[in-house]
Amino acid sequence: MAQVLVAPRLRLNRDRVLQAAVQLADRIGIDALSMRRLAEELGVVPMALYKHVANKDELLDGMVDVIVAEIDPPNGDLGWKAAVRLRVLSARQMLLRHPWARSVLESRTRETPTVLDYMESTIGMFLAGGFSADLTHHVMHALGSRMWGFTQELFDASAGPDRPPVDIAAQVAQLQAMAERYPHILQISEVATHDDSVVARGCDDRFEFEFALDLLLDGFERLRDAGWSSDARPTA
Amino acid sequence: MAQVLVAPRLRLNRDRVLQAAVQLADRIGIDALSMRRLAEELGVVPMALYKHVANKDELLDGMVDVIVAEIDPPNGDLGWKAAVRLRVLSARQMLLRHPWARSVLESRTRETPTVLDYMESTIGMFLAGGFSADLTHHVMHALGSRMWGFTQELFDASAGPDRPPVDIAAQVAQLQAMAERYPHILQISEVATHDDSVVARGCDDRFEFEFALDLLLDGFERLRDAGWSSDARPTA
DNA sequence: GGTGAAGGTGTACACCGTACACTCGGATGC
DNA sequence: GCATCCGAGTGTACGGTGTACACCTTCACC
Repeated sequence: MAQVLVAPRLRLNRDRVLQAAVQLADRIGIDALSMRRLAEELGVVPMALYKHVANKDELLDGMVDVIVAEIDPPNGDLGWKAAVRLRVLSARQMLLRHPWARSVLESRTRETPTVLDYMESTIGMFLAGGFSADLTHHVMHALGSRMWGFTQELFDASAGPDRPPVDIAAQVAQLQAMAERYPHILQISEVATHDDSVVARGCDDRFEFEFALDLLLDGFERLRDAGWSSDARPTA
Repeated sequence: MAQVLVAPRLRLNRDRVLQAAVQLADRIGIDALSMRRLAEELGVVPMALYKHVANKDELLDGMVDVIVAEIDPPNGDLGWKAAVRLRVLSARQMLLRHPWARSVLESRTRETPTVLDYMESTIGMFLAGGFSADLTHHVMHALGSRMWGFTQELFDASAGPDRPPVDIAAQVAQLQAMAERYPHILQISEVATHDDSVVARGCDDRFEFEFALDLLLDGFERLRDAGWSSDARPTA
């Protein structure tokens, strides 16, 4: 009956820590995520976290595991091409849910089981599709970070946490100035916004992503069907 | 005649700061590069740097400018394909000289003139090659970070600053353990090392890079020759 | 009911980026 | 020749970071 009125203070464990870290990063961004801030969120003193993760690096690795596990499992009913495509797009959806994930994924170098599982099953999709192990190897390299649902680009629209409100007048003046020095950049960015009156609307990210993905998938298929072999590789 | 014997203590300027920062990063790595450490290197107090760069972010932007300027200018005598290829491979050489550059390039979001110049001239190569502005736009996206001489991959061989010395016995045992859980990963990594007795020699980075690059360039060419247009794009 | 281990605490350290007020040397104007 | 001014370099300080280490508290089990 003398039930305490404060929160029952359930014990910490590794999973609670990781889940809280992911949610907190979703909310306040990865830069603001510090051990102290996370501890505060969990109503605990900073050093308490170190009973559950060895250090911040391991915390980040754990967070990667959490989000990689969110990627849909392969769909066995589809052909390799559709299956890979769907899976990669699922990874992309996960990345859109966790905007911080890209930079963390990029910075990681430790190969955790969850991550290896993801690679393992992706490789399996190519092998099942009739790709040689050799070609599959190169294909995985070619996919690169696209396998994780993103590609690195400078000036990505989602890079800045908050774009300043567009000042149309200033933007037009800036475009004018750019026209001389960067005519080509201007030319291709005009195309990107031809159907929209607002200047610099940005690209259709999903379209761009799928454009490159399909280009690669088609290329892979052509190589496979041509019986590609790396025997012709120049031994540098 | 009363020439001072200590170093003449030549004045700092923005360029000296940036050059020193690049060299220091080459030597001690980007993580160890702090304003304090850089100041020490220049024989100056930390705050002195702030007379020449606004903050650390601007320092990093300046460092990017320095290394991007190292990329070879386009060769006008070649066709678009060979010219783009050569240029991208030159960017890659620059990146190999500055191992820290990849992560810095990835983290930057500010578009400095030097960086814009590089993009401008790259875009120009496609336009000169008969690509429509529309297609060029998507092509630049598809190139992604490959334009900068790298692609993001997990477990890149160059990721760790110092791989621990290989313990062959432990490695074999680990492979044994992996064989059950990750047969596919094992399968494609065996291919990568078939001509080498040492386990886990790693991939031929240059080959992998060019494999994907050429796959894309060939794909671009096919699209151009087919008169590709994005009019068929599904309006989401 | 005692005990041992695991979980949570408190304090402390070294390092980081940088705000702010200062000193001092050298160019400029009279 | 002297005053002035300005900007490069200095010194101190603050609030933040990750985390080592010693401590205490709680709880399961014999």
